Parts: sequence; structure tokens; C-alpha cells
Amino acid sequence: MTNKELADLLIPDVDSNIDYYEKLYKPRNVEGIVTRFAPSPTGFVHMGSLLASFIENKAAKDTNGVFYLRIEDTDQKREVENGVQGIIDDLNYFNIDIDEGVVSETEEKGEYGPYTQSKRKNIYRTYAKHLIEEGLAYPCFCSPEEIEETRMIQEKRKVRIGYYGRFAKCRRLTNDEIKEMVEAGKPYIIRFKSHGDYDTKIKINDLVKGTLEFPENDMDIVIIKSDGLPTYHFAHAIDDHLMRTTHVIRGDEWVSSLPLHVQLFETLGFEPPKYAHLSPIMKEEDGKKRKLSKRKDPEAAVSYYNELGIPIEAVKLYLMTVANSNFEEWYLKNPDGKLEDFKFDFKKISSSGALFDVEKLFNISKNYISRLSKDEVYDSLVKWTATFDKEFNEILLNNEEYAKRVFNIEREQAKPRKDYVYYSDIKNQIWYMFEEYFTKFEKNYEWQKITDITEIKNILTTYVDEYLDVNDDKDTWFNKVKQLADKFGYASDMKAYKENPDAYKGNVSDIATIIRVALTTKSQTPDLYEIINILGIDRVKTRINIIK
RNA sequence: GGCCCGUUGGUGAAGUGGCUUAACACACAUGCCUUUCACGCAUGCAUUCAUGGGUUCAAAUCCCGUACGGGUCACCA
Repeated sequence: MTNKELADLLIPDVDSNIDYYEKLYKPRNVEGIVTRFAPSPTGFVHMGSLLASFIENKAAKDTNGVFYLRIEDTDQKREVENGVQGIIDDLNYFNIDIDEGVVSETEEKGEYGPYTQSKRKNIYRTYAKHLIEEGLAYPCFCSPEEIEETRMIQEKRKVRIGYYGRFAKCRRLTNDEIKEMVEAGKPYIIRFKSHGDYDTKIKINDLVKGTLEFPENDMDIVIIKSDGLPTYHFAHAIDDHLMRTTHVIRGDEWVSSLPLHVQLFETLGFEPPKYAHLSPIMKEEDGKKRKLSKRKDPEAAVSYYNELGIPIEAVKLYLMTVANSNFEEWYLKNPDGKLEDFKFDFKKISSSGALFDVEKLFNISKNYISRLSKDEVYDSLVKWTATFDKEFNEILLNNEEYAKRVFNIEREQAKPRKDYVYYSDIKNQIWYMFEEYFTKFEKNYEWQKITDITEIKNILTTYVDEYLDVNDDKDTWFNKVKQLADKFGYASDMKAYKENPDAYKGNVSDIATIIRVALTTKSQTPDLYEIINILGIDRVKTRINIIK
């Protein structure tokens, strides 16, 4: 029985015409690099893969290349309902544009499809059949129990575990023996026949890790599973070749299979792509580093940032600092620079796992929001509250101009105020500016040094009766606060106060604080003068009158 | 256990043989400014680059050992 006949027996459903596919998927006519994001359809993207997709997209964009989305759904056990849509939604949320590939649960675009592996079954089988004809692949009838048995023997004898060399039983079967077993109905899978030598060392270059040295692969790994679908390794070689991927960027859990992958490309006659293996994002827990886990760590899910209301731009800025450590410095020098203007560099990717620094992300977010215009803050907040705080959303919509005035306090200046870390934080900072909340919320007046309520009332009513005038400019207003201070025995001159604090009951700041707390209940707020002006005379009076 | 990789401050890191008395950023601390807070400004925060040895006139940077950490060893990706 010839190999050709064997191939027909084993894989009867397709022919072995690989030229058809080589011609169908022509080499791309692009100068830039071609990258892909290739997740399993698990329904969402977590921080690590978001970083990967971000880098893949950036690398392609920087060079006018192509970034495509491929769905790796060869494991039916992993299947999640609407799993593809979830991934696309997360990518869209972060504006990571897909040039090509899967664009929705049912649609694809591009010339190199299908981009969903389960739809490429025939392609893989064609190549597998071709390998069988060439004597480079063979069927394996070993049961899981038999494999387990060999593994135990190998462990006992302290030799390398795996299906290789003399342990590769089915490799030695003759074509006629195979025919007999197939006809007897014995189930089989297809294995790759490795011609590697474990004692030979090979060097493989990785764009992130540098030159890596491994023993050559000699494992006869399975390429077609019993369900007829390919394993990751086989699909990787076929797809990335046929889709003409130039740069494979993926997690570094794959580095150890690099010798296998390179061998697969070589024996299939494909030119291997360039590889960039990314270290996982780590998290520190109990003094130990571990991989950020989507099960244990809420911050691993991208939805976490959405709920918190961190601007997507801020998340991307953070991802960029993680991806390329020199970005931060660049951004400092080019504060108005866009992410697109920064050239991504593979060499600048950290080769060891970075700790996920939420504090830093928050800091970036805070700075980012502080540089937004009042209109941008308003629009973003309206958008965010529309899904996460309906009540606040309505208040904002009904008071657009007013809300913008509030957001603008200490904003349009060289060094704007930085107190909104994320959108969900804004209400906590300025709720008292909205009458709806001020009347509704329980009021905890944070009086500071002066706590005697009679004194407080006295000062406040005097302020309203004798000094309050919303038409005052800032200096006039503050001078009046000083006069008020003097009147009650508080120093209006800070220097004089510091020289002789015992001569006074306190100083202007104590008086300002009383007014501040009376109007807002809080001891820490943005500029008081502006608050008074925005609140307006009536509300100032009402708020002062209700103090008891 | 085998095979790979890594280890610079509380954190992210720059650094690839002399320019390093180790950049920058976050965090933290103190002080100044100030009507509060924030901002801003100033100062402090690794005598040392996991550790032991070696090469060299010279090492965080090169070599070897050790420790610790990570990855991988599926008909999962």
C-alpha cells in the first residue's frame, strides 16, 4: 500500500492539493508588518490579551501593515455562547480597529479567510493529507490509557516525557498494518513525524527575548485530533503562513513550543514568521508575584475599567507605558502628543513580567481627565452615567450649562486641578453643587477648628448680611472675607498671625473654612469664590440659613 | 524532574565594559507657597544593581556556580 493510498484511506474527505491554497492566498502586497490577534472565543478580553492586541495593532499601524482578528475555536469544550461578539466588543470599546478578519459574530472581511478556524477544517486536512503522502505524518491508534502508561514508564526511568523516538509506537506501523486497523474501525489521530534530533541545538531569534537556544524538537505531536480539527500548533503554522502573517506576537507561554513551530514551518516548506513573545502581566499578592488572573482579579477584566469610568485613552496610555518603557518619557516631552505619533519598538518591550500597577493607571487617568476641556468632561460623563448612574445622568442633562461651569472650576489654567481620578469619582467630588443631591443627601458638616455652632452662626449671618455680593471680583471678595475675619478677632494677615498666633482666635483660613463647609459640608473643595458664584446668592443664603 | 527564560529602590523602569557619586516616572515623607484641598516648588528616599566566584586597568553591564521567581512538558489554546 502506497502513502498515497494510505492518505486517501485516512483522510478521504479532501484531496491533497495544497497548491490550490498557495495560489488562493497570494503573498500580500503590503510593505508593513502583518499581525494578528488570535483569541479563543471565551467571550471577553482580559488585560494581558488586551495588551497583546494593542501591541499587534500598534505595530501594524505604525508600518502601514495589516492587523487582523482570527478566532481560534478548535476546542469545542471551550466554546462560549456569543464568545466572539464579546471579544469584538471589548476591542471596539478600546478603539482597537480590525483591518481584516472576524468583524462580528457572523461576518468576516478580507481576502485571506475564513478567519475562524472551525471553518478552515478542509484546509488543515488538505495539508495533513499532503504530509501523510510525503511520509511526514502518520496515524496514531494509542489510547489515552496507553499514552498515560508510557508517561509513567518514562517518569520511572527518568527519561523525557512524550511521544518521540522509540516511544512513538505507531510510528513503526507499516501501511498495511494501518490499513487493517482502520478497517477494523480503530479510532486514530494524526501525528507529525518529527525528524528532529534532541541532541542538536538550534537558535531561534525572538524580537523580545533575543536569541534563544533550544534542543531541536523530536516530539511527534498530534496535528489532527479525533474530532478532525487541528491542534493549535498545526493551525498556527497553516494559518499564519496562508494568511501571510509576518509577525506573530503572543504570550510567552508559547516560547517552549518554538522549536516545534519552527520545525513545522520548515517541513511544510513555509517561511517562518518573526516572533515576539510577551511576558505576562503580573500581580503581587502576599509578597509574591503571580500572573494576573481573570478569575481572581477583577482588574484583569476590561469591563472593570469601563465600570470605574477610566477614559479609554488613559488605559491605552498606560498600556503603551507597559509595552514600551521609553513611552513615558516621550509623553512627558510631548504632552500633547498622540499615541499614533509615538513609534513602537519591539526592542523596548520588557522581557520580564511587569507588575500591573493600578496606582499608575489611576495617576495617568487623573492627569488625562485634568487636561480635558469642560465640554469633553461633560460629554464623557454623560456617556458614562447613561449606563452606570441614570439619576446623575438626568441631572447632568437637565443642567448642561451649569454642570459645565462646575467642571470648569480651576480647569482652564496652565496647571489644571486634578481631582477626578475616573468618571465614577466625579459625583463624590461635586455632588453638593447640585441642589437635588444637596437637599436629598444626609449632611455631615466637616467643621474644622471652629466648632462652636453659635460662633459659626454669628460669623455666617454677618457674612451674608454685610459682605456677600456675588458681583464682587475675586480680590474684593477675599478682602471682604478678611474684613469679616478681623471683625470677629481672627487674623486677616497670615504673617501677623504666624508671628503671634496667641493674639488671635484664629485666622482667615478658619473663616473661609466655615463658609466652605456651610455651603458644601466638606472641608476640601475646589476654589470657594467660584463655588459661591456658581451657586448664586439665593442658594448661598438658603444653605447658610439651614445651619443649626 | 527535564528544557527554556528572568532577577536593578515600595512600584514601573533607563542602562549592553569607563560619560553612573545608577536617568526618568508613580508612590511615600518633609518643608515652602496658599482661603481648604489639589496644583506647583524644594528636598529626601538603591553607598548599589539576587548571591558567591572569575575575566579586566575598569563590570549593573562579559563568563561560571548557587538561590529565588516565571513558563512549559495534553487529542487546551
